[in-house]
Amino acid sequence: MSWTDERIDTLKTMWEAGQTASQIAEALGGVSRNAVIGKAHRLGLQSRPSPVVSKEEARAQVAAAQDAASMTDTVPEVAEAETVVIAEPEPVIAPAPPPAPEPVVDEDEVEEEAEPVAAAPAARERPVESQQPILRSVGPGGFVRQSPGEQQAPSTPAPPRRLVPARTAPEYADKTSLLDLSDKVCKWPLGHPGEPDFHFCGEKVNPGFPYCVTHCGHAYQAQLPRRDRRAPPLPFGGPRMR
DNA sequence: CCCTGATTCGC
DNA sequence: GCGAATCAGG
Repeated sequence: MSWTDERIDTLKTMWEAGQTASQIAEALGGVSRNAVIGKAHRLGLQSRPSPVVSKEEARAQVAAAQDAASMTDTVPEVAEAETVVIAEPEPVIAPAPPPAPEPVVDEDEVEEEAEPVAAAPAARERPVESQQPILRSVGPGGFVRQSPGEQQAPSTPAPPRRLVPARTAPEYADKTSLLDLSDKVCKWPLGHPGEPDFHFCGEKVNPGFPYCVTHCGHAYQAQLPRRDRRAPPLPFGGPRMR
């Protein structure tokens, strides 16, 4: 198999979509993941976070992270490992976790729990569990405020969604709004934040879960072994034909 | 062991 | 340019 324009385009698209080299190789057929990686590099596709980080790079990254923590107005570039001059390993002054302000709403898992709705392929890879309870307050648009100690340089642009007043308009008064959430009602979001009719399911919860029985069925699904998983449909409808 | 991406180097 | 072999971390 050779690298035709179509195959290169598929490689680019899938690589940029975050598919692993193995997945790309399987999708293309006739090539190994090594071939995919090699080609990706030759194409100049920027490296995605590799599980392999050399000791030097790790130190550089730690330093960069420290910079990011203290200087929130600059975005540190990941420097070349060869040329980087490692800054003095200044002692990490761990900011004491500041007491979270009194939550406006006794609800701290709305945002995280809402994620499974967006069925992006990256999301399916992530286990539902990995979250630690952090006390946060909820802002007027339903966004979760960061405590000062958690602040970090944003790695991705903020979602381009309009903020909307938490107090919804009267015509949606019967819908379950952010302020109506409690441990007793299903927190499954319907629609998207910022849309005028955004609301929550509001059904009686499946006891012990944040969702009703129906939405628990959506939120919690058995993870199939990787081998048995069908290649996820590409979010962009497959390789672009040009 | 499995997986991952990066790199090297003979072809 | 290509990709198997190898490396190294999770």
